[in-house]
Amino acid sequence: MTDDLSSRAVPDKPTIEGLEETWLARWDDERVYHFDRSATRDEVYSIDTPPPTVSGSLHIGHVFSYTHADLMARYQRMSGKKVFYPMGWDDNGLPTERRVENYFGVRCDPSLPYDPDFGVPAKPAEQKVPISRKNFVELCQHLTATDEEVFKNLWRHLGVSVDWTLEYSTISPHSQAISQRAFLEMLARDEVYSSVAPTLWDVDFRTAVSQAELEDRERPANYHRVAFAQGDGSGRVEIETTRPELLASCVALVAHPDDERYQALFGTTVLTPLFQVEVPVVAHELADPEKGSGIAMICTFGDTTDVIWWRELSLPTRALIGRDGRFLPADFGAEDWPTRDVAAARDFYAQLEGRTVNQVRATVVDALRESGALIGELRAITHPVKFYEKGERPLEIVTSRQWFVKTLEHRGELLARGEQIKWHPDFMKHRYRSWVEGLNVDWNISRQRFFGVPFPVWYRLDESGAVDFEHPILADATQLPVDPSSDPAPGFDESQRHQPGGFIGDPDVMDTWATSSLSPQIAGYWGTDLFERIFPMDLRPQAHEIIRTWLFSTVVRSHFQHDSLPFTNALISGWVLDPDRKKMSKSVGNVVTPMPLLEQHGADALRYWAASGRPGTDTAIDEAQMKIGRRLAIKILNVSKFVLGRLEGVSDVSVADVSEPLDRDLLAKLAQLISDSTTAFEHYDYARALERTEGFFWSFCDNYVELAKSRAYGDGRDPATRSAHATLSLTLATLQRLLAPFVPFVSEEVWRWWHDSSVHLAAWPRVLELGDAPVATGVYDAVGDVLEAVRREKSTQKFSQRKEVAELVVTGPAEVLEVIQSGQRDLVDAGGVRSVIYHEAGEFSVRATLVPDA
RNA sequence: GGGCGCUUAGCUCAGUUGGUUAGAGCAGCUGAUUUACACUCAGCAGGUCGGGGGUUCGAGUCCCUCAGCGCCCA
Repeated sequence: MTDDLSSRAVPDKPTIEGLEETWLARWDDERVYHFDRSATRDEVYSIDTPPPTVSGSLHIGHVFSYTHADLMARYQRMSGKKVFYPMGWDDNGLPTERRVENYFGVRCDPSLPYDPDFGVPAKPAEQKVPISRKNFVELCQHLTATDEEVFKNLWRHLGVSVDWTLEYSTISPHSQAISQRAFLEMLARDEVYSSVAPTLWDVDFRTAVSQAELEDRERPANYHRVAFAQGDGSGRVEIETTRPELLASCVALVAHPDDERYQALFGTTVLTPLFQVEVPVVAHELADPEKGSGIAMICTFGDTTDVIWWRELSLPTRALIGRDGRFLPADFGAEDWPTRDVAAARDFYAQLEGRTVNQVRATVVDALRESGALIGELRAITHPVKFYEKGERPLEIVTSRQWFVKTLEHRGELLARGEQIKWHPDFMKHRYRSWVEGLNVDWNISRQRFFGVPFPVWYRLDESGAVDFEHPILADATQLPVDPSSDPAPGFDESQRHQPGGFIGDPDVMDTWATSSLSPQIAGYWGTDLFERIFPMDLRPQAHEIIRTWLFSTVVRSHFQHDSLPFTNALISGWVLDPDRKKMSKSVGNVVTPMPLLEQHGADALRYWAASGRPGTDTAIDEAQMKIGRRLAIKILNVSKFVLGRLEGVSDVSVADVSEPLDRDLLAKLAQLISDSTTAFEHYDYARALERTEGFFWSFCDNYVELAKSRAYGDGRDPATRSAHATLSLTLATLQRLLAPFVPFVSEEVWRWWHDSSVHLAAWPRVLELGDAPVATGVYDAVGDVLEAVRREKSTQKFSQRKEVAELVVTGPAEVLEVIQSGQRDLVDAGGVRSVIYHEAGEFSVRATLVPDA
């Protein structure tokens, strides 16, 4: 080390109060975390930072996970890498829309014209005020800008070493342009298509949702046993269904091909009750003989199994449920709606049209009972029902036009990509694999919403006004981003919108994951030289609940676009549980927000807690752990003050001055610590690095510093004193750097007492700094054992540790005694020992005779 | 139904390829106390490593099995 020891500035009373404000400002001024854009790919460590959803407040889980990423960023930066560490905000999408609706008391009505004078409402209206799409989007932008400031403030206070000049948001024009470009390129490569298909649909949000956004919830339901007359009049077939309201859309009955009860029925027809529609009885192995009566009705569509049956058995479509969740018109008697009794079917259906699912169910069940088709009592069950993860009502299946990314036909390649990722911890790869193996529909990327990236396509209208979806008009790639709902299609004039012979814009926006899956391209400015310097990214840090969404979709996009992985390493954080180890949730009301903890315990302390959570391990909020982190920070201040105080007036000590056996042994142990900590970080095991460093640090404070204390007070010309000075200096400089990723504020403070530039730009400690291969001799531990025995004797006799030892008898093997003897000077100083006697014997023991009271 | 993880001291967790008497921190208990630190220091106590079986000279660690908790996928 070539420290300028004359420029030390150690405060009289060091304190951790105020360190955060001081160093945040200095780091900004000195551009400590600034990314060097001239760096080449091999010099760079790039991080694909998760852009948090901007829809309210940050969660303690964010603090946990982002700290883990920051630990790696800081380690890599000190190791000499140019760290590309951006921060993004995922502000487009439904969560933002919901927040805006509630926050301002508005709702979007795309049919309304833009009101340029519409201001930001001071407080939400009682009734939600309908506003135009453009006004709505403006409110979304307004609110996300405010939220992002709050988020940014929190990250900064946590000490996340982001380069804030690399900030991005997924709704920005830049992100929209990247997203639209990537879409157009996928379209050109035939990786995306639009089609009219049965789609999982949330009737409250009035949008399609994708498989990745589904969750099963156990819901109570009733089995209704319903009798169908056989088509030839020979008898009845009894089915069981939980959704009798869909009876009018029944297109077949289905049973398992091996089910002996129904062999005779396969190939025959039955008549639906009430509607008298003749439908076939078919066989399919997905029919579960154990469920209900083993024979079920297939409706278009009651659930996803209906869709599979419908597709694989080529059944007709008789859709009943509209986008608003209400029953659509059904033209009984027309070609698509055959029935043996047109009048009765029409008459009854007239009571159902326009009603909700629950209303229709009640009406149908009453009619079935009255007609005698409902057999026995309802049978209550609970069964899993598909919900949109953010929704409150079960999903319906609605046929609509959607854009899909072809994932199914690339399943094998995508599984292979998952194997190529270095997962931390390794077992998280199973989450990815089981998700990809379970895919059963292509990735639906269109949402019938407003605040998102529009599809950069328009459609021609023919002379009759019919839409030609098969030949979309594509945006000019040099003109992105575009908004087809306000920009006219290329070659058309705005006046031709909605006119026969004119055009319409695609009304939908993209799924938020369709844009955030391009985070490397967005943050890295795909198409510029920067992108080549940072891609593929080195690290994707994230939480495990978004493996199937963000991680998977990023892999898909990168595989298609670049034929590569988007990142090399995936660092997956666990859950943060509440103090009682329960999962936090809004409904339970045990969600912990980070800001109060940050203010109470300090950033270093909160980071210390987060760093103790190993990758992939669920970790409970533990304020006791935060207090220990705070204690560590204070100890770092005090021991640094003390050591630097001992080094006052000392200059030019180096590893060559380390001559004492005790000191040399300490450096050998320090070398091992450097090696262990470095290896742990290289394996993304920051928690182990912390544990080892912390253990060494406390031992250094309580044992080495005590042992070397009096020697360090000696004459600077004495080699033993110089050895102590050099050891203290080297060890302190090493420990401050090893601790810097974990407790960046206090580490920076104590480092700057004797260095001119940031510890966060200092070189990560290397074993070579400690001279040529220090060899562990065991002096430190052996002397420590004797000292411990002396302390025990004093403690047992309830004396002060300052009580002197009249005679110390150390018994043990010759080689052990020799080792202890080499550290005797420090031992007698630290232990207050007047005389030491060595006895050679097999067993190690220590006997201390204290000086009697005067 | 398939898969993954966890189960070690009162609590939170380490324990690497099997190798002395299973470790740490916190909490508890007993003490100490003037200059780096009361946001301190020392010491003590506390575990048949979830149950059962097996492999081995030797198992917290490897294998089988059972149980409980949590999660992922269907």
